[in-house]
Amino acid sequence: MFHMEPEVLERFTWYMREQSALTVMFHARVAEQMGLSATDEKCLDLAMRADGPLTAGRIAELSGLSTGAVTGVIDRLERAGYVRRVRDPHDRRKVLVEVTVGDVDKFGAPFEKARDSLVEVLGHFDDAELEVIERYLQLQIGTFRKRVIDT
Amino acid sequence: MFHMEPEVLERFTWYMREQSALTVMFHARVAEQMGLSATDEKCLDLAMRADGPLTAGRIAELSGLSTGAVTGVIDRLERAGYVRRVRDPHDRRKVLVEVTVGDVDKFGAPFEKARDSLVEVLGHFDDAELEVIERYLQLQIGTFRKRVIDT
DNA sequence: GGGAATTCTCTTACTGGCTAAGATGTTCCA
DNA sequence: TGGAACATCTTAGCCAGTAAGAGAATTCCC
Repeated sequence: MFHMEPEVLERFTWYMREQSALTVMFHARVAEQMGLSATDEKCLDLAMRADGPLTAGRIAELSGLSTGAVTGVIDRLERAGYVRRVRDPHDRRKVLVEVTVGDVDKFGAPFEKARDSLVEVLGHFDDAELEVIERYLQLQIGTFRKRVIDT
Repeated sequence: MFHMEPEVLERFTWYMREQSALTVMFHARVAEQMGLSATDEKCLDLAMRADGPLTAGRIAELSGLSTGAVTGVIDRLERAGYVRRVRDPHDRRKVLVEVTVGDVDKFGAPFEKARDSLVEVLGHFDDAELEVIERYLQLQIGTFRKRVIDT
């Protein structure tokens, strides 16, 4: 790895910080738009990004909430029509949380605006540059998850 | 602007989504590490990223909390030693919230790990590539703020 | 200049979500 | 089969949030 100028690192740190703050604001907007609390939206996002349906307990682990709190979260999400409780046929103690909305991106202005914003940004780069950016994003996500989150 | 392949957009959308979720987890880690609630950490972050000291009312606007809630937030942050209340000498109704910790990046493992992660990622790119990535980040932050947040 | 209206923060009463602990129902295994 | 382990739900109590209004300072306007 070659030498990294301190000013470069400082600038990129600022970008990360700014992105981070914008992300928090974005989540607040989405939650408000969907008529959910930040906690409920966060749990719904977890359930939607997962491969299969999550169990209530797994949502508690991932969200950091108690199992009791998750019961309330699922109650509210179910009442709002975003998810459905399904008992796991292989282990009837478990409750699987099935997301009943096809595609989240359909939900509300914030997602549409975010997609439009992404299209506009990507439009400023040619294929070779997009390749660099994509490699950066993949590396950034993988490295951050490994070194910061999964610890 | 040239044609954007749907698969490309889909992949980048996934990256955004993943970054977004990691960011939320990161904030939760930072808050836990600092002994603060998510709300308190969010407000402290607002105060730290601002140019000068913010007023209590401005924090309420930016955070979306009521002014009453912000009073409690500042109470807790002040008790924990992160900020200090200072009456604005030019308008003594106002309460300026001064951050008393020099540099946030000094706080706890999550920030250090995030910086290490960033250094590792950037190390995989040469100067020309970094220039592309930096231009992407600047555009992404500016466009997202303009089209998604400031509305 | 001075009284009224406005602005800013804090206080209060109340609501609602969170945790901890235990209850209920299910599965695993000796 | 019976008991231990497990997954979720329920309950009681607590704490942070909102809304409304009080108190203090400032600005407006005659």
